[in-house]
Amino acid sequence: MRPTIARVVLDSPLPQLDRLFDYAIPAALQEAARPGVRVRVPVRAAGRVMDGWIAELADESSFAGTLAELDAVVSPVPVLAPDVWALARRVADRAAGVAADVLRLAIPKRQARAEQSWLRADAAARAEDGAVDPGAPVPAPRVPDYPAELAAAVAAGERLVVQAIPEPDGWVAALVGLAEVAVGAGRSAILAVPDRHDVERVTAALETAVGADRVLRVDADQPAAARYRAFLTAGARAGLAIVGTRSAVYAPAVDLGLIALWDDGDSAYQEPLAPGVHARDAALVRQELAGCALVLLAHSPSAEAERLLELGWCRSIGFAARRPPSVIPTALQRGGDRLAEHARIPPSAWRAASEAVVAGPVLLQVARPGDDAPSGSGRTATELGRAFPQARVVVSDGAHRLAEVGPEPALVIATRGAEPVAVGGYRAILLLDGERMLARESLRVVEDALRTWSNAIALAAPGATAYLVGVGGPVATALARWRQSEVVRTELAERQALRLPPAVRTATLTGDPAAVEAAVAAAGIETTDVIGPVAEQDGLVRVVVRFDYRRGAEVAAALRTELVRHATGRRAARRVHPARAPALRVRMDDPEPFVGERAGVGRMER
DNA sequence: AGCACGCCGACT
DNA sequence: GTCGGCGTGCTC
Repeated sequence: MRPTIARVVLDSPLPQLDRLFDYAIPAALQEAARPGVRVRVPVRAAGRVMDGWIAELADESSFAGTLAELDAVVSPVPVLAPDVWALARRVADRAAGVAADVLRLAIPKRQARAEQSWLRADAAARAEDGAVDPGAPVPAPRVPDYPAELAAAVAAGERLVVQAIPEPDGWVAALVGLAEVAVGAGRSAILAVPDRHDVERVTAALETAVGADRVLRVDADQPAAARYRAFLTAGARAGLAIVGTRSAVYAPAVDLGLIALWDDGDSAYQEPLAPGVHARDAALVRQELAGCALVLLAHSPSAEAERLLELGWCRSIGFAARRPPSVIPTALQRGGDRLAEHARIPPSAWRAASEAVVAGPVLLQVARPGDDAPSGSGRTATELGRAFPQARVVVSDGAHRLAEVGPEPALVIATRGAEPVAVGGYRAILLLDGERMLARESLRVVEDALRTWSNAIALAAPGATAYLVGVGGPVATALARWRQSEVVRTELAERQALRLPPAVRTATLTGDPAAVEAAVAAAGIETTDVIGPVAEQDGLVRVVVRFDYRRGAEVAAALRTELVRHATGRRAARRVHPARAPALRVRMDDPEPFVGERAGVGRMER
């Protein structure tokens, strides 16, 4: 006897609909109504049919009324795996958000034609000899350039903070080695990277290492049909290396053995769509649910990674037997340069660049793109083109990004994060505008600067020197010794003293003054932990509240109750403001909670 | 969201 | 008397 009831999660952003609804399964849909399939169901009070997914099947319902029947099964393919449903529920609860919003990141838009062709190919593969060829086992006793304990820890499902190898594509090699441990054991690995350029690098390296049939790209920068096919394949085969950007952490991996994030401090991991969950946080939740290994791989740890280390939640493993890169902070140099320390490019760095550029590419990292700023990439290019008439000048910035440059002599001017990889490495690296980078108004300036400088320095050729201009103090010392975590640890200690994230969690509440005040009270926040209110447009206010991690579940649940209350009852509060802003908006763990929406940060889209 | 139920002012 | 205003509640 098959279960007769389908418990359905509705595809709706409304918080009041964010729970399971029971539907009777009509006889005609008995076969098709499997867990995970997309369905259409009547929602009487809304006067229409809505789409949703069968989260689970059941034999009985606790609903008192008469159950409505499923209207249709949209497709026979189960697109919502039970573990992904559990993940979406937990992630949404933690963020006081709606599970269906998380599922929009986890499940790409259905492509009917792609689905048909995928089903035919899948059936053909099964018919061939009953199973998909698992291929030759990949031996992976260790991750190259790391102590043997790293591979053992990944195989054992540990949580790790790993320092990347400081050489061009060293992090790619590390990520590939980590993936091989999982894939070699017949399990799947999710590898998340900040952007599509990284996806391409990692995919190419993995295809060489484990074979193209074991590598899957799941990022949104491919045609919708290809993306949907990759999504279906990820959910159907074990032993795959799944590569993508932030939403890859929700991929439906079969027998997940590892989730690895490269450079988790990169702001690209912050999801702009509601409920605005950082991929690192989703990965941490998934690691707990799946019991798989978790690796945060970076040259310079994020404050969050450092916190996890301090808690003992993660263990730290570094690369083995490598000399740290040669870094010279010019502000700490003795000699003639002291007089010239306010020059944009100090004489020693200038000399090194002009000598190195004869042999190969030299990297100049600048603060911002364009010709308008005094230190923009365009203006720098013009200046240097004049100064080095014999060298080719190449510019790479956010708008015109270059992935790679050759080994031939060139001056490569790049904004931070847009540095091309040089074949064979850069012969010299000049990190300019250091002061400007540290002058940014952000909670994360120090860790960001360390991270982007470290990433640039790692592009150096063996034996080449990087010059850090205009920065002294602990940051310069840490880079010169390649001990970034010392500074990040100090940063974290300061944030603990000041009760700032990530030492505490935050919730940003925006809306009607009365609604915000009620939400603060409902969440049981101490007055000393309420920052604001700050007046926003249209008579709205914003407050940031902070709370300890241990109170997270409780605070999120209370805020969610408030959101539901405002979404249903008391519409009068909404009509007071003609701008149609909801009475209350909640954003948990905004990465820049004190910058404000007017600066364009922290706004979430549906 | 969007529909139905419910309790007060102008109407045949 | 009762028609319909929209404020309030609910969605299996």
